[in-house]
Amino acid sequence: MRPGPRRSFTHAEILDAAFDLLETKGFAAVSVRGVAGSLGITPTALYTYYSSKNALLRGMIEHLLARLDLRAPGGSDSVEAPDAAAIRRRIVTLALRLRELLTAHTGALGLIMSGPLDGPNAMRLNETLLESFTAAGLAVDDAARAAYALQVYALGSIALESADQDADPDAAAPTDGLFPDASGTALWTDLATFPLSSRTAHVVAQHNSTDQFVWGLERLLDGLVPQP
Amino acid sequence: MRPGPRRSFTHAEILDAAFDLLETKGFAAVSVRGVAGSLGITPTALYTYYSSKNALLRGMIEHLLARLDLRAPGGSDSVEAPDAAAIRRRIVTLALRLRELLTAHTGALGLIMSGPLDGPNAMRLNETLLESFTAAGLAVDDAARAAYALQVYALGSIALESADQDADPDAAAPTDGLFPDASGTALWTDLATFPLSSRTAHVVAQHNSTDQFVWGLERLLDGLVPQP
DNA sequence: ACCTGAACACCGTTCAAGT
DNA sequence: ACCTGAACACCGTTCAAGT
Repeated sequence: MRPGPRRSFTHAEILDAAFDLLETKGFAAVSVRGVAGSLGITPTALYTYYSSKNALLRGMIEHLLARLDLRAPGGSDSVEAPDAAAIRRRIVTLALRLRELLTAHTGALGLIMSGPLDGPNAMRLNETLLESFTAAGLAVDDAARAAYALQVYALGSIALESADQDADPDAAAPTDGLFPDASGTALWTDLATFPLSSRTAHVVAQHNSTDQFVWGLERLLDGLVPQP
Repeated sequence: MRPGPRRSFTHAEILDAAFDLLETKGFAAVSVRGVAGSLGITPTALYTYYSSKNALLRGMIEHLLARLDLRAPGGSDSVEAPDAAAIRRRIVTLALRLRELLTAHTGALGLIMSGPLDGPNAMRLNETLLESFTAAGLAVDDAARAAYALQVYALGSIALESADQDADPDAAAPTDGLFPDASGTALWTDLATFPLSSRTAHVVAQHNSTDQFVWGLERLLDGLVPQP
């Protein structure tokens, strides 16, 4: 085909197309060629909008975080000075919403890993967490560390969950001695070698659940927010 | 070249070659073709040892975790019943060693994301954490959740740090309005919109530090291990 | 300014064929 | 059993050229 008439896309249209690909065909399908193809343009034309694939991926994170509801849960009756329980509830709700948002899209975690979370919407989230932690009584520097720790926990949780879900048929291989001469100390025999791990296998099986996420989150908050 | 005489490699030799590539040329260089090439064989020959690239990556994680020192720090004088402080010190040391191990190798985080941590050496780590948490007085089910939460925190921390380090020249793009028509609610102006984030910018600048890692880890442990 | 077409230097994986 | 060579269906990115 020849150049034809000039077409033009907004960044939002391009990102929408990218998310369509992400949801229907997975993270691997979100390629420069793939996104360009679904828009009906050539891969090189996409470089007019995003200077690299990484820039496109970072745009997608922002697009996703723009949809994160940062409002406090429940009360349309906005209390001026919410109590400690309400603040805590807000943080937990925020973390759960972030988790939902990122686990709803297959491979969204791959987006997070593509670069730092420093876009405007990532900062909106950070600012909201800072507000909550200072409202909970933390000094501003401690609130910053707490907000970071909370994001670390939330993203780490999503990362491990998605890694677990990517279990492939090759999973059987490691059980029959992957490193016959690796270190000598690590001789894999069977589950009996790890008594505690076997006894808690039923707990491990639920690691991916929301309950496990909330449990750890609550313990982290126990440590972060000083108890009265 | 013709087939030539039969060459044979151990899994350890292949993984060593893969880690050489990882350290000298980065995660992208750890390709089936790349690893095979550094061994002097054809890409297809590598499929004799590992049935997929993912299986190779999972082998690398295990290779790495085999080098994780799980021993309690300090005491050659092994006390029979260590006190709470010693147990806590051991967990922190373990987390720091894990962090060192994974941050020492560029792109090691990419390995973690390639599949579930269910190899023998990953289980060795899990078992050690379970021992520590039960020794700290936790019921076995809670110990399992605690061990998982701790790994979530450690890996999440490493993930965010490596994402921050991958900052590229495209980072300037998002600051001048990436989504002019995305949602309408997210209008990016300047840092003044996020007063708390600006006030804590100096703390954020140290997010990558070991201090930040330990601070959050200590808070998590505050919540995980019941205080006397 | 926006787009095309061709090209460069790569990927993971499969398959028939050799020894 | 272990390996090669060719092939398939892809990648991200660059560049000269068109309108």
